[in-house]
Amino acid sequence: MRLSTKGRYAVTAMMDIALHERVGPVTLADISQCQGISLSYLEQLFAKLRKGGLVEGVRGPGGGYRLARSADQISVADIIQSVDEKLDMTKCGGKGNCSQGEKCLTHQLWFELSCNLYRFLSDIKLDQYVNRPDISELVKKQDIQYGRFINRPQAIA
Amino acid sequence: MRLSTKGRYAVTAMMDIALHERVGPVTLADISQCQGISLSYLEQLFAKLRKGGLVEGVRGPGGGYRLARSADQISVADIIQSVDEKLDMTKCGGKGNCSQGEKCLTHQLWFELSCNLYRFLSDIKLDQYVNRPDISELVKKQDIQYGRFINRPQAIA
DNA sequence: TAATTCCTGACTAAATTAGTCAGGAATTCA
DNA sequence: TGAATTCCTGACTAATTTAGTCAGGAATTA
Repeated sequence: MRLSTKGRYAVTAMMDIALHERVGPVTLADISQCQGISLSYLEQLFAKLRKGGLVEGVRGPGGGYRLARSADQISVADIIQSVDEKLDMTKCGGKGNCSQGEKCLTHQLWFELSCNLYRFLSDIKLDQYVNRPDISELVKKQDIQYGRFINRPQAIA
Repeated sequence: MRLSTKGRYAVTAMMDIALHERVGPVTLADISQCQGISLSYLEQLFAKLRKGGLVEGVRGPGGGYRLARSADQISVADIIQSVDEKLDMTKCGGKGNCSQGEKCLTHQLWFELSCNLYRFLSDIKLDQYVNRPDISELVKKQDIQYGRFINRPQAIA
């Protein structure tokens, strides 16, 4: 499993969408501005997230991206896996042929580490953060600061 | 926290040393050959592991590297931290000034993730693998295959 | 029709990872 | 003493990944 800033970008963007789920689709332009990620880079990441079945794109004015399934069904592991490709940390991809057809010395270690890490990251679902009052507070502040959703009635209700 | 192949190299090398602790110091040349890591790259990594206080170098013939403290006191987290520098996954380095002086939306998530991940990786100590029969079996095989330690009496005993 | 937004692919730049090279310093052992 | 061994250092290059740019097309709304 690779755990890098790329995955962080993806999770950050997904969080932003999850936190505005009831407002409607969120544009990449908004995410780009508020979270400080380049628009074109986001487009690359979202191509993968879409292929991974985590988000749906909605074209045209008022469009954007929304979650393809509910926030309690999307884990951090899902997101990182979608953009980073591999989840496995073994050299051999879990096949056990890392050292001349046999398992290498550290095969066991990486295999177990991968399993545990995966289990751990899949337990963290997006909705865990969406439902926290301290986070909701923060979103509201930021939305006002950036003047987001001022033309969407749902945002006020 | 960055979790990449660099850290895997380092942990693999450290495992090799831990598994031969009672034989004596292990040379980087041996590790390079058996684990398939370039010698010069290993030298770079071990410069950091030494600075991190995880290994001690022994110069001259019969020298090599040995653990600076016992295997049950060295965790995977220690090793990865030594070569990868950072352990923290927040953008701001834990300071909470990620978004114009305030915490960004995902600060909490990364902070908690970092804490949990660190706790998890520090629970895995080298000796957990050293004391496993299936691993010991593997080492023996590999050592014979590569003709390691044939000139060291301790290796036979 | 015009504006908005996703969507795609090709390209470039920066950073990190991986590996190379040349040589010096400490130690062992003959 | 001297030769072999091994750590140790720093500068350099190559490959890969990450990040960002650019140009344009497709679907949708109004």
